[in-house]
Amino acid sequence: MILAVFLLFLSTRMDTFQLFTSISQHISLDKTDEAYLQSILLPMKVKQNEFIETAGEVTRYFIHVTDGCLMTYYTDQEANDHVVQFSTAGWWTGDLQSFTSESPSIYSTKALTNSGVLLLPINQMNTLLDRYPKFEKFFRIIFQNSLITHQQRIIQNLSDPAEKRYQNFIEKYPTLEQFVPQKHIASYLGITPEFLSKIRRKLMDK
Amino acid sequence: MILAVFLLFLSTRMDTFQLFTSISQHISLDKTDEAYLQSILLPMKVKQNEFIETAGEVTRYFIHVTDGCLMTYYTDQEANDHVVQFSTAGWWTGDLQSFTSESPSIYSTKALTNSGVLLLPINQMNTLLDRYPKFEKFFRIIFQNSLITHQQRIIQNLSDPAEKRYQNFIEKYPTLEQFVPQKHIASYLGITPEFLSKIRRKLMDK
DNA sequence: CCACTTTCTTAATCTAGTTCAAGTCATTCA
DNA sequence: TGAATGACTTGAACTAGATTAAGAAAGTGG
Repeated sequence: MILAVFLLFLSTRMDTFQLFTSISQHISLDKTDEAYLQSILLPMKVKQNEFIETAGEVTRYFIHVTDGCLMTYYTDQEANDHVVQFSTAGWWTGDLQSFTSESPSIYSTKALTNSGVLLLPINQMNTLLDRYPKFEKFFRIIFQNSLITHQQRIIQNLSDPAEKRYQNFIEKYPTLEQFVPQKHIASYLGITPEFLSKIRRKLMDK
Repeated sequence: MILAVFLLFLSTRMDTFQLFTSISQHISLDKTDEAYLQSILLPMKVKQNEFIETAGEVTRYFIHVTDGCLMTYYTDQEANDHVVQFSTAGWWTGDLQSFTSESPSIYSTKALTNSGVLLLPINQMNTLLDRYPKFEKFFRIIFQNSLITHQQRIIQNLSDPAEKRYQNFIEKYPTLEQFVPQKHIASYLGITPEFLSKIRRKLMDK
């Protein structure tokens, strides 16, 4: 029994270890901060193709990926999926719109591989920010960096042709191509799977 | 002389009044906070077509628009401009990438009309955040909201055809069309001015 | 007030990327 | 084992939007 408790403790510690390390790069964390964070984060294993959030429902969590890969996407009226983001270990994801306005989310988030996540329930996130203001800084930095990335993606979508966008993608996320279905990458790039297939062929031939 | 000093004071107070009001919607500001902010913000008038920041140089300011309209844009290798953002009264703009990494900016920001701005020098912004941590919360919220907008724009660029994107634009920014040249709107939408012209014609005929 | 430059439009031609349809592999699962 | 399902490819026909070029309209400045 004691052993079981110890193992449980060890296992949740391991889940959060990476996260604490990454947070420490931006703000200083003492044991109290860590303990509190530990107490509100829900570690979870998700199997391939399982959903964490579903379009139509109000977002419940801000999600931190510890292991594996998630995909957040939007499904339009014609039932076409559009990938908003791939999230691998160390990334945060979640629908800030739904989060802020408590309105139903237009995005779904599911696991592309068996994955591990830490879920931060949104009300807990709010109290975290109130009680431990240093996390304001942390999330300010997270959002600021994310904003930079989003701006770059907009610019690239406007100025680069699909082939260049694809080359850019594999350069920026070299590991993703190995386990993410091409149709999702096509969606992220804003093209059809057929056209991505042609681009790949063309680049192979070179 | 006394009158002149008084008028100057009044004028800078007026510049910052709107800003203080908008900040107060997110965090509580006391007189000390306001005085400090007042002391680091540089009020400026910019004439139409004047630049505030220029691509190739490290960003010096985080910019708050009090009046008029700015445009932040990227110029690609083929010398095509791509509009990142239009900023009207109440908006913030600036290149966070250059800002964070102190690398040359790839964006330029210029005035589309005679405008008024408050410039927050980047080193002052850093000390502001250190000395008055409540501003971490303020900018966390600003960036969070901006992120939502950017995500929506990405999704729309991926899923909507140009005509719908244009309709969406005039719905979201109804006043802009009256004084922003169409070529810039076309650029923002990711199409050529010629094609925007056709879309407008088509919608007129309806 | 007239020259000059910029903005907007129109039309013809062209192309990057889509759609549709069919076929090839793998994988799954009864 | 073999039928079914999903992922990827290939090719032909098609279209949203780009390019080029030219003219009309409207600012802008001297």
